[in-house]
Amino acid sequence: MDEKYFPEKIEERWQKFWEESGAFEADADASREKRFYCLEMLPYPSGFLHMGHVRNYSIGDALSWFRRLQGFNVLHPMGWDSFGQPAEQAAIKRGVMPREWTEKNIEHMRGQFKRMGFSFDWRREIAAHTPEYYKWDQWFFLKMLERGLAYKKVSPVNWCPAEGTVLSNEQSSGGVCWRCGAAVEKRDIEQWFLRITDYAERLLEDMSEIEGGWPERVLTMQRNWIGRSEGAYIDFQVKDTDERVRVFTTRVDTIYGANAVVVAPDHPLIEHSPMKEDVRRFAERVRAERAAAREPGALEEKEGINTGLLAVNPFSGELIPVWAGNYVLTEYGTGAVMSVPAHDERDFEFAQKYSLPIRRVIERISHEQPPAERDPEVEDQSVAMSEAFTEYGILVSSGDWSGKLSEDAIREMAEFAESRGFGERAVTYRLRDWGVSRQRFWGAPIPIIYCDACGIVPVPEKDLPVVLPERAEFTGAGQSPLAGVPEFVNTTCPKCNAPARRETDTMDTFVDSSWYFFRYCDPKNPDAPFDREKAAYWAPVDQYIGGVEHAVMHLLYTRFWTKFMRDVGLIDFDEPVRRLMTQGMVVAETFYREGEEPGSKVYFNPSDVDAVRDDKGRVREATCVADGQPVMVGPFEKMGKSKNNGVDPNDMITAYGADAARMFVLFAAPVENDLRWQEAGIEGSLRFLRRVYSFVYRWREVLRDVPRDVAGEVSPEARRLRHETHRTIERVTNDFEGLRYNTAVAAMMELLNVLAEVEVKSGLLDFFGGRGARELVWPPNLRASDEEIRKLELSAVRETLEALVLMLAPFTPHLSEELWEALGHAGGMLRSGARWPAFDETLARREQVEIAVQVNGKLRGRVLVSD
RNA sequence: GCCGGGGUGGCGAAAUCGGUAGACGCAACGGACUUAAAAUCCGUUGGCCGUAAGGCCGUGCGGGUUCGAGUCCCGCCCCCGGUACCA
Repeated sequence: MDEKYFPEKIEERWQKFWEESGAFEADADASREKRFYCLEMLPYPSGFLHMGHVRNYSIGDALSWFRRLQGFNVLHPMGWDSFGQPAEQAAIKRGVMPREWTEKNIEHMRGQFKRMGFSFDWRREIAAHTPEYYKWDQWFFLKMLERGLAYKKVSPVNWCPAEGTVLSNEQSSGGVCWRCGAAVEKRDIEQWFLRITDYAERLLEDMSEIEGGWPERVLTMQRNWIGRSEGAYIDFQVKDTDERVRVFTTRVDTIYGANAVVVAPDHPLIEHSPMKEDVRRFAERVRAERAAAREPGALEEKEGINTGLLAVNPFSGELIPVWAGNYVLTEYGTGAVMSVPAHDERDFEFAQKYSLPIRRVIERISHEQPPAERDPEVEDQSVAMSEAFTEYGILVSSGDWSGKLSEDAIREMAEFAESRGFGERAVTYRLRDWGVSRQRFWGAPIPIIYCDACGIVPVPEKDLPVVLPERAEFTGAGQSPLAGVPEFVNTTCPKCNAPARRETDTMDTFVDSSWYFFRYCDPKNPDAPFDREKAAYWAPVDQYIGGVEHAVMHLLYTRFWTKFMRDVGLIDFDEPVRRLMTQGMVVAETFYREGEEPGSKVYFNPSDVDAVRDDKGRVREATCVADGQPVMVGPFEKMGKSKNNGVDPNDMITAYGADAARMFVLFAAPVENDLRWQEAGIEGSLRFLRRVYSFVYRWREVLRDVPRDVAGEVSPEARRLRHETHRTIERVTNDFEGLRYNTAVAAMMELLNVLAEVEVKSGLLDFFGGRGARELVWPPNLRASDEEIRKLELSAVRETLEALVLMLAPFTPHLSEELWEALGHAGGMLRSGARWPAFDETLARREQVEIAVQVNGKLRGRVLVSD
């Protein structure tokens, strides 16, 4: 053992040891009931790790170690979300094939992960872009097709007319093509969809199973995303036609106040309008405005046009006009609404603009007087009402329904409509089916063949996987590169053997990540996505850790996929993840210069920038290291490639060691908070580790022969040390359960401070030559009686140091291994059966005294005071 | 607008059950050691008044409950995230 702490040397040594001894390899073992599946969201192999990754995987790694030390059989795997657009862009820009680019990145990042010393079971590594993996994406797709859950329909994509290519939402932000700047158009093409809407109800219901384990805000976001709303369909007969127009409403109770039916501009009913041509022009304009809208949030003014049609209110028999309006969405409900301006803000605004009559049919419930009946024929509240009354209340001017409460009327009127055949109770969702087609090369090919004679033919299971070709032309323009590879496209029909064409769309990468953690349970299985028994042992995931940006899409798709897997009998539970932790982003300063294109920016990596800071740490001036020219200081942004503000963990490892870097990112802030990256604080973590190291170094010889527990009296200092040690164990253990790593670290720092104090006060340090002595050796001339006394003290010191080393292991595994060995345990912590320290209840408890509080001689309460 | 989460020193933060507000760390300042620097160690560090002992104020703002409120209740202000005409 060196006198000084040399992180790199220690880290290299133990990483080698772990690898050779297979320390983190875990297998399903029915005899080990205590098992734990710890999972972090798998990374996209962009090329380099940054501190954001370090944080994410440090959180999970700490928990994995904690559970291992508690005797759990821990599955902690790692893999790559290796399909996706950046690989294709690299191909376009640099001509390097996506697979080559991706695999080079993976190799580099795997090396970085290993240098961080994360305790992954690397035998289980998976990558989405390997045929062994995406074969099962395709297999699942076929299973969904079999069950009618995969289907094809026409749906719009973003289209760049200049390059003749499909763009993602991101690539067409601002309504222009990100490469050539041409105005983006919508184009309708046939695409594959998965019927996630069939699972909407279960996705909502099963939330009760994970409540408490998932952050409330994630559950809320999912609930809103699914957007269940209960109401009724009501059919309005259209005058002089055989058509009925069906509307969806959550407020049937307001139907006597309907002044119009408003349909979406492209509603089929328009066909019957005498003003067909005008309405069409209106629809065309609305579509163009939508496409040009820069921000999705920008609300247009409500506009509409009278179609000239009249509809019959089935409740009142009244004739009301049919309008087309830009605020009615084709995709939601039935694409038609009844307009009740008195009780709906949007309808109110619309009615104001076009001077449509406003009729109030709901009154606030009043206890003083019954609501006044208004004359339905003449009542117009256009002036009286300054805004819509959207609350529930009591019905007025509503025929036989007047006097009823909204709650009751909503139910009863829907039932009435149902019994008379002009409507039904209904539930609608905001959730849309999941479009999985991508007009891209770098994804799992959709296993479908088109035959002129047989139509759409699924690829037979025995022919899976449909393998991506090695090479293709990547121009960034025109059709998908896959469509330009004849060897891929041309095939024969599995049914009739005639020449046929393959589907050239690939799958959304969310498909890959919807079930990958099941594959980890059985990563090499050639015959099934995974073995039932193995998955039953490990899954569901006990703790999942990742960014909140995946709160909706990924986590919803994953829940959907899990339910589907249950339906096909692969597993027997509904929810994939018991506990979810959404960690905050690591953000860092950005530095840039104006680029050549107007508005474009060239970003500099912080390591290439010299920054002059004020005393508050803000950058006052920055210059580029390479050319000495000034650079602009941008805002703090999420670390990543796009802003080039990623801090390379390799630099941190070189300067401070992986252990200090890992501990610092966990100590600096609660894991759910965003973390502003600044290197300054990491020094403090290193200082702490150095102190721990030098304590063990100083005491190691002496402590080897000292038992951990000694009965009998001890000095006040030793008693205090034992008390503090057990109190700390209790605190740290609880903090780990709640992933409160920052306070866990703080508690251990406090314990070390106590130890330092005790060392001085007890005279122990003096015994070895006093404060400042750097190399302490047990004196050979020590008398026996002294030794007895010292053992009493030292047993407490030993217990404290061992507990500290063990509790630090999840943060600083390399250092802990080294110190554990120095304290006389051979063979590595996990092999030698090191266990998380148990706290002694009586030692950990503080004595509490109840004090009566008296005011003017009267007892006013009691207070518990700790010693 | 709606939904969710927040607002505590110069900074990151702590206070898990209503009970000493600011643990732990960073930065800063002072000291020891050193030819010097680094490293290390010791000390000070919410604000105001005071030589001191000590006192007063202090958890976004205004009220309330309570012997006691950062914590509970009511009303506001501000920030962050999600969402966007969902009928």
